[in-house]
Amino acid sequence: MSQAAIAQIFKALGDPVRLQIVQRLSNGAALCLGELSKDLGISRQGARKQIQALVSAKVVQLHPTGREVKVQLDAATLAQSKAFITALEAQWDERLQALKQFTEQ
Amino acid sequence: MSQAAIAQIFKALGDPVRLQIVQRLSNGAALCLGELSKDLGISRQGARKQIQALVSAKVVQLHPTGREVKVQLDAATLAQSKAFITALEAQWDERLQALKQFTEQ
DNA sequence: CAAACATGCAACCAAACGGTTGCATTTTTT
DNA sequence: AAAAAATGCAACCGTTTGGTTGCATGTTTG
Repeated sequence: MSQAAIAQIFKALGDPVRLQIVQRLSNGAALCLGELSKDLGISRQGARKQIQALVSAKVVQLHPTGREVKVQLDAATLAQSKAFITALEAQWDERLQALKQFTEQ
Repeated sequence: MSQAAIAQIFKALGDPVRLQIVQRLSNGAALCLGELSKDLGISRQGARKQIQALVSAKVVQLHPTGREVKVQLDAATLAQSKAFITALEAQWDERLQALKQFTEQ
């Protein structure tokens, strides 16, 4: 996992509209583009652009079926972003631990 | 934790330069602005802007001491972003579980 | 076949972003 | 007191972003 790829995932999650889309997808079944575009306060094409950003970051996958396109969360990508933060925290804790040992000497 | 605040955290992490800064801070002790600005491939003032973005998102805290300013990771904010992803995954898994039960009937 | 539906494509626009340069200010060091 | 170090502030600039509108295309449904 390159630094750039991780950054792209976070960037994709770093917008209220896209975050709402992701949350809605985690709540229930895979939704098609039209359904997902509702209640976001922006136009269908506007929503489509945001969804495309999620696709580019692989946060979400598209599955065209007939005249509609289903949108599905990519659990693996979410897991990677979580793993990144976990790794940061691990280094952080390690350092705090070392600092504690040093001050206790 | 508002949706907007979470989005701001992810947005702050969604840039290669800022991600590198965060990583460097997790590796070792708190660094001052000047040190942090080195080896990023951009000017000091450019780096300063990126650090300010991290401050606004509360990913990082500033501690002025004399003529220099120390930069420190905010572990609590990182924990919140991780918690958000964990919650997403939980809902996701719950749904998969429900789906499995349904198909097994 | 015609109407309705779900989507795609492209041009356009204001605002935000990522970066620069130049200069002023405060704190150390010598 | 003078030089050096660390930072702040502000203007500027090209590119990206987040959104719009208008219209074309493929797919169901009646």
